[in-house]
Amino acid sequence: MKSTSMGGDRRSVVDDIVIHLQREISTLRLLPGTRISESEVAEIFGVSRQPVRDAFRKLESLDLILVRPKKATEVKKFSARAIEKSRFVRAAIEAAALRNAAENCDSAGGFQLDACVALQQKAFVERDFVSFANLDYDFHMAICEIGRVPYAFEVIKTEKERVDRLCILGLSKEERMPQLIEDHKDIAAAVKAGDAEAAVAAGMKHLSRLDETIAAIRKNNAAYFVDEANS
Amino acid sequence: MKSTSMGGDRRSVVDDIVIHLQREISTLRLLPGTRISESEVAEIFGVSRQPVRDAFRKLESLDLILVRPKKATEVKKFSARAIEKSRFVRAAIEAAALRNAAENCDSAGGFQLDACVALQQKAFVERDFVSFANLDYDFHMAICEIGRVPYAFEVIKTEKERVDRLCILGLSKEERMPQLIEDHKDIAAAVKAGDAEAAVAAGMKHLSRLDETIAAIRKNNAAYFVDEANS
DNA sequence: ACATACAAACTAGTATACAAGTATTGACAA
DNA sequence: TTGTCAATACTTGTATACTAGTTTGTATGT
Repeated sequence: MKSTSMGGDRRSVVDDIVIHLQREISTLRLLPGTRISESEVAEIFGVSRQPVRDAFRKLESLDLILVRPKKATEVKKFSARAIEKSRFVRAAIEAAALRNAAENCDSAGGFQLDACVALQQKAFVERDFVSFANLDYDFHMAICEIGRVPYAFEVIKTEKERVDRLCILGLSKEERMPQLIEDHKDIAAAVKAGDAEAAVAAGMKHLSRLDETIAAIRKNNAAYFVDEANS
Repeated sequence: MKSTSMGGDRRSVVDDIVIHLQREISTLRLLPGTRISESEVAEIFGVSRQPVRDAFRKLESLDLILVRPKKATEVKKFSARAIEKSRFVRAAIEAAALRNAAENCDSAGGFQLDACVALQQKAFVERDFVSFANLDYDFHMAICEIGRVPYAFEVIKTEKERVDRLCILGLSKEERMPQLIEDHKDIAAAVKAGDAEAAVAAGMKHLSRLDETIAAIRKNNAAYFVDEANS
């Protein structure tokens, strides 16, 4: 059978399931709180429950699902504490990366940053929002590469993906994009100038844009958040 | 059967296995590169392979083992890149936590820090090295609590545990302890004084003590490190 | 109508059996 | 002695069957 997505022979069945569910959850096609069962997924993929089980364990470690033994498994809801933590971690890592970037930026690095900003501007005027989102990742990756701390991007990517899932619930994303581009320009300028403190300040300002967006989302989507009483 | 460690009814079999292996690996009783098989562990615990499999997935997500499909599973070796990343992450988080701590430290916080240092001094003179190690965690946890960023300690704990496993291979740990205590005193003083920059500087100096230790360990224990050529 | 209890239908956890790939070892030939 | 190849003994991956706990719905008694 193998109804869906049997791509290369390289990827195992478990990987297929993980990637598929990861995408469904990250894009909010599977909403927080949605219950999913091993048998259900197993049947969809035409496999037994064991590979699904392994996939669930992986998704659990990625903080995308919550397994309640003998009861049910559900898509993880958002939590204010997790969001706070994620924001703190990302701010700390981003600040350190920016410092390194400002201290190590050469002409090639400057060109790389300018290219990212230009491409993002282009994507915006062409209303290519998918590319716009991807280029956002590229910009922050470029910062990490310039700072000679490529591993920093791994952390940033993880945390950014979390908040991106959350931000799908937000409105008027399009209106905020010019501001984001301006932020990137400021960051790039400071990094190219070798001004670490200015780069960090610009980076922190950039991150703070999300705060009110997230606060609004939380108010309007309480059903997708865990009760902060117990957890 | 259930030969070993069937403690409370609360913990599941999987948790038992995870905790057990985690301890064995963290303390280096299971050396990096040691091969362990699902069947082997299953027999030891008197259970089938499935719970062991689940436990392996968990340990894999904790970066403690490496599962090579159809080949073998082994205790994860150290890698220079992973160590670099861990150091970077911890430095970034610790710096941010220290800044927050310096800005939020009240008299209660100051007392807490002093108590940590005093207890650690006591543990040292009493040659109670287990307590000494635990109190090291307590000190950094206190910093995070004072800074109102308790989640920061979760990251620090994770990264510290990684490097602690590595540092078991090091020599003359006892001789370094007075220096660590002095470092903690400096950090505590800066935090209590509300001097964020001084606190960060002291914290970074504290972290840098590990660098030469780790370099020496790497030279003397190449067998426990992955070949940096491929990975 | 309502409450309680019991039974049926979920859920994930575990055990066993088999499949598929890899490494090792030994025999055999050059 | 050395190289090649095949059989064998591993490894993890997958499928099926069964266990145990939870929820839910329904029937029954008040």
